[in-house]
Amino acid sequence: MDGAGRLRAAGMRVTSTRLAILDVLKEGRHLSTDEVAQAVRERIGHVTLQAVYEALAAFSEAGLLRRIDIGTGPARYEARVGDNHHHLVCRRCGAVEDVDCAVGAAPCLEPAARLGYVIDEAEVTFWGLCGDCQRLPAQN
Amino acid sequence: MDGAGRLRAAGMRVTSTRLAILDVLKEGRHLSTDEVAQAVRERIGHVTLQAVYEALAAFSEAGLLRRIDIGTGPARYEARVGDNHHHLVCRRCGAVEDVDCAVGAAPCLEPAARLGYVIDEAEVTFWGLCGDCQRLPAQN
DNA sequence: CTTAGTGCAAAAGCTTTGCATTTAC
DNA sequence: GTAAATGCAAAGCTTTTGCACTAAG
Repeated sequence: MDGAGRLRAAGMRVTSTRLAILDVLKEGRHLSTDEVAQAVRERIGHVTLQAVYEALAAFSEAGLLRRIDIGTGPARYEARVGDNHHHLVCRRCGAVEDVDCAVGAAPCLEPAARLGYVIDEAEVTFWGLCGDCQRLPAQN
Repeated sequence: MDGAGRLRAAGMRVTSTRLAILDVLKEGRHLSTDEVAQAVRERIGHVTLQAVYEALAAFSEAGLLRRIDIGTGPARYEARVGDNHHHLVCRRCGAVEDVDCAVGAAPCLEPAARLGYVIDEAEVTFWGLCGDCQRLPAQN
């Protein structure tokens, strides 16, 4: 389905801002709100950061996007949804890579159930150093 | 080892503030910086929030504490280190529970290596609703 | 015409930084 | 005495909120 169709299916109005946001995230991966806003401006001119915040929140709530908040720095958004992939983050430069992972969450849901929780998502983040940053001298 | 010994072993000075922080986190789990500061004040009187920030950062870097940053709200700290346990977070009320989990990270390290990364930590966060929040009426 | 979406401005929340002072060693 | 730790104040970054205006349906 195209952008407009996905917006309508989610009960949202079709605006140039929102279409541009979906377009931008179809190409760029793991973009922050600010990065999305900048890329959108390159396409359709002026947009406020707040409008982008609002749209990204609505999209991730509707399942059109996935929000990944790794704690350090701003939250990021990506277009890959529903495939339960994980993320690999470089501690030094903040680069984020996708990791397709075969480990199921099932073994962990038992203690969750024992605690009375109902789980809807398992988020796995691997922390480390990317190739480039491994070669840099240690800095503190 | 007691608090003073652990501080010395990490090459840090033994101050009442830092001892109190370690004590507080030995009892309370998953506390935010502000919660730690408040609990420390109950024990030893005045302490600035900044001093607590500084100490918690130094402790987690030294491996005395573990920092858990789930994205929503402030970062939290806990005393359980080195046992690779995971966390279960309630989307509504923000409650955090520990989950001892048998799933190894090994199957995921292969793609990580292929990307040239060196992993030092795998962080798993389960999102859902706790028992109490499941019973509340849906609110939006 | 109704209300979702946007612009604009302000504030809130969490964290970091700079510098002087104190204190552990 | 020296460097680490603390106090105090200010700013930084990300995000949220309030309200008027615009535009999609």
